[in-house]
Amino acid sequence: MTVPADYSDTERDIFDAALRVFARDGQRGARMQEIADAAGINKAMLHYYFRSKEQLYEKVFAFTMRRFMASFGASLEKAPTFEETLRVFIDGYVDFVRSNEDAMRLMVNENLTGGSLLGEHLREATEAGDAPPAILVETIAAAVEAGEIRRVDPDHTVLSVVSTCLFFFVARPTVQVMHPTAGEDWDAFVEERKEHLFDLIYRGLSPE
Amino acid sequence: MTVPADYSDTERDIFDAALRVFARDGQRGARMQEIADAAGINKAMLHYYFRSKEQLYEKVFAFTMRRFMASFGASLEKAPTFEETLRVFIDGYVDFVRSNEDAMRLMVNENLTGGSLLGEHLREATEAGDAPPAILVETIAAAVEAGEIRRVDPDHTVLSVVSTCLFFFVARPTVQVMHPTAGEDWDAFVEERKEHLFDLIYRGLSPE
DNA sequence: CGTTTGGTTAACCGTTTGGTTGAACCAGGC
DNA sequence: GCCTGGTTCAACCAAACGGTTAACCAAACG
Repeated sequence: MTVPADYSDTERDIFDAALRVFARDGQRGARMQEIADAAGINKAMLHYYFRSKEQLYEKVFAFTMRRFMASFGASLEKAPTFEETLRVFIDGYVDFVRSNEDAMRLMVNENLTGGSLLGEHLREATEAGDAPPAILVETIAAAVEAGEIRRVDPDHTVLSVVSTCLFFFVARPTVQVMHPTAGEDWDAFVEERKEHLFDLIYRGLSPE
Repeated sequence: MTVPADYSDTERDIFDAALRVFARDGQRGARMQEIADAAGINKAMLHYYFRSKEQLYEKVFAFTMRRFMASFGASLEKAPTFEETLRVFIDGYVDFVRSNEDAMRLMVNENLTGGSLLGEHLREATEAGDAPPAILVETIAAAVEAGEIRRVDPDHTVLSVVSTCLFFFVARPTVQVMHPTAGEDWDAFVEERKEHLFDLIYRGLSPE
């Protein structure tokens, strides 16, 4: 499901390869020849299916962003307690990012270059009520009202949760050099991190 | 101090412009002509002073990374209590990143592209004891021993602090679309965020 | 069996890119 | 006045780039 469902095999190959290359090098840095090589096809096929580099990027970006936004909803299960809800969210969200690192890198790259595409797509997703962070915000606001957690600003809190779940993937090369476990067994490190993050955030939110 | 001290005026202009462009577009995406335009000089000057795109990037990256690492030490003042130490660190570190966004974007960009340069420079800085995150790690380890905070893993904790202080700058365009305050008055948002982060993390670390 | 069709390719085209060159410029010393 | 060393620039170059073309091929179709 990293690629639109109605795509042919070749289109899938192109899409996958384009995501990989765009994620690493950005829209400007990416080279059509490299995408073609990564997809194992002739360069002309890229233009046959997607016309131009710009259109290929926009297709990849739009689909990836929709999937990335939807992951908020997919990771959030309404559990009986906020404690359990938070634990499940961190677990699910980190797992999603782990198996979609390129998607995350693409989003970050777009942010670094100014993110002109971000605005419209974000608004579109928000209006569609698709699955923006809004649901997490509401969950936290509800937990505040219920007295399960302190009177925190829900927006800031969501941003903090997302930051901690995402950033160590963004800076993965640095983390792997500095943290021995991360360099040797990344998956084990990710699991360690889930626990650490839940402890830190849940305690950080607990009532006074 | 965003540029080596022994540089001429032209070299400074080039260096500043190169940092800006490399930070936005990465090593591959950046165009020499654009750097020249941004520096207000002829393209030939770039090669006169730095020989090639690669050498220009390496110079900019090496200096920026050293400065970025040093900011850990600069932000960390040994206060009487861990509470105060953490507060001052968050305040200082966030301020540093705010006034060095391009430096941060360059570091992130290098991570996204694999970060082959990161390894050596990180090791070099670590061996020189220059000012790697190690001092923050030790500060937290000491606070654990002193019973000021819970028995947390210092490495994970530092990574969490850095994540929360950095990520909202990385994703600034997204944050500004989603969070009203951030879009209207970024500086006010940053100050809000400092308080939120200190509260969240300090309480998250407090003894049981 | 001829032909149409969707997919595929190598070769090609004009433009942009990183990098070079040689001449001009502009101090300061003689 | 005229060197001289460092600096600046327009013009230039080969390679790499995004994109196009015409020919090719196998399966589908009448």
